[in-house]
Amino acid sequence: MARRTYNQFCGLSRSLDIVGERWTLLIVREFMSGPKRYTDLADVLRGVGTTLLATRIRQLEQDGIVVRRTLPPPAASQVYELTPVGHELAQALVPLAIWGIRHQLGGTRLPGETYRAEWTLVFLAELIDAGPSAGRHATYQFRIDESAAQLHVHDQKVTVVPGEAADGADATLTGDFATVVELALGGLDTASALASGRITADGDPAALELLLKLLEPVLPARSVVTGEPGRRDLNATADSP
Amino acid sequence: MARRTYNQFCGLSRSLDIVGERWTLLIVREFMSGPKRYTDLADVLRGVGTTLLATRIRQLEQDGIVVRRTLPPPAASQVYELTPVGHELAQALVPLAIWGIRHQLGGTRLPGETYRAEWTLVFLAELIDAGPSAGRHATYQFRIDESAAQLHVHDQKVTVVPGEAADGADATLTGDFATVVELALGGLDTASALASGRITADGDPAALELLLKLLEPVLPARSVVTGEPGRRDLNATADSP
DNA sequence: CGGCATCCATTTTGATACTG
DNA sequence: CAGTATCAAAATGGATGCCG
Repeated sequence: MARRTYNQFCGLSRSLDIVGERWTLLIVREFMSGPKRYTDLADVLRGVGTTLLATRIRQLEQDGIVVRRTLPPPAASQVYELTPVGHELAQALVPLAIWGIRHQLGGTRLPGETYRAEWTLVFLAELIDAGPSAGRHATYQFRIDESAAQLHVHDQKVTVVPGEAADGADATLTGDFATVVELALGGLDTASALASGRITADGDPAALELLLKLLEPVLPARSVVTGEPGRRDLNATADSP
Repeated sequence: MARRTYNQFCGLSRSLDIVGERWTLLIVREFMSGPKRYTDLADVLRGVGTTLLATRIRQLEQDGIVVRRTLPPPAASQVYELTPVGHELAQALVPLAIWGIRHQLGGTRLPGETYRAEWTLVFLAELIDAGPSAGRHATYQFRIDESAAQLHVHDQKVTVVPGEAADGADATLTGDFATVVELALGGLDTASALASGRITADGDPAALELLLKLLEPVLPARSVVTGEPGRRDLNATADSP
């Protein structure tokens, strides 16, 4: 059966023809934290229904947004991962996710809502300018409200992996998502979150210093003069200060 | 009836809970070219179905994305327009629209597809840094493949209005959308599009000069050295050159 | 005419069961 | 693990009717 389209010659409507159906963009979000197996997705995306998930993955594959790959032995399982076009799509979702954080999240987790630390980190990671990490590498273990994920900084590349680091981490950051959201909204700055103990950081001081340097442009310190939260880069649009 | 949600504590999924249903984001796009009446929307959004359109507008109103306003006499008709939060949403759509232009539009208008010049211009307008327009004002009449829309530059503000300017324009730009898409993709630069006659520009030279200055950072000239199209700002993400 | 509400055929989605 | 088959529930689209 032919796909339903809006029949408009417009970038937005064509995008929505491709990725505007239910679940599609959340599947793309999952791939932002690395390659995933079919059952990884079915596991995380509660409520999706196995038929629909299979259909969506097939569409994403046909549209050149993900590719299927067989992992080398001994794993030999099949995974899907983003193509370059898929990664550009993922980047295009960042402002929409930030709009949701700023205007729809409200800092409160609704009853029954699931949470995964990588959902927060993948968008944060896309905002980071990895330039200052040239020649360095570090693994940061995040634990946000029962959920764990890792942020890897390896020589100008920032990646996110769900769960606990198998080989240990250079530093560990622990906090609750209310604090994380407040940081993202700009109502709290990283230094005072650490000072007040709302976020705890342990590990290699040099690694932590690098992390703070990378996060500084993304989560700017609150403006002292106006009391207004600094939100400089959170819009991620083309305007510059 | 309760709205269907993804039940995930994540900015993206919350955004999609609010604006991820069919037609919603295209309605938001319509408001990017100014306030609209109910029937304006029904007219442009072919296929939407009057009930669904009413439902979507009500949801957008409840969610603080649009407001209803009664136009002052003698018009006295009701219009809807974006709130500040709604405008932030619109800005967040720009990268998604550009992804669609770059990867899904392909320069060809499919049979049966409708086209409106304002669909192109609203996203272009959001990319423009209006700083250089301080103290100046100009109206540019665009005619792209049978469809007309105006770009207004008034002292640091860029707005788009559908149709023909009632009071005339300072300059008129005419072209076909194949050329416009090529410009957006970076395969063609503004100067050679004008030189080759694929786009014609008439009117006040000073106004045209201002337009070119405003568009230059958005549609950068093709790199002479590599032959690679310059696409600097088209991603509209946080990375800088 | 603008601004919807109602009714109904068609699609899409969700949940469960089942298979190589 | 990686899906397919089946069926009920919900969302969508189209036509039509109402009311100031």
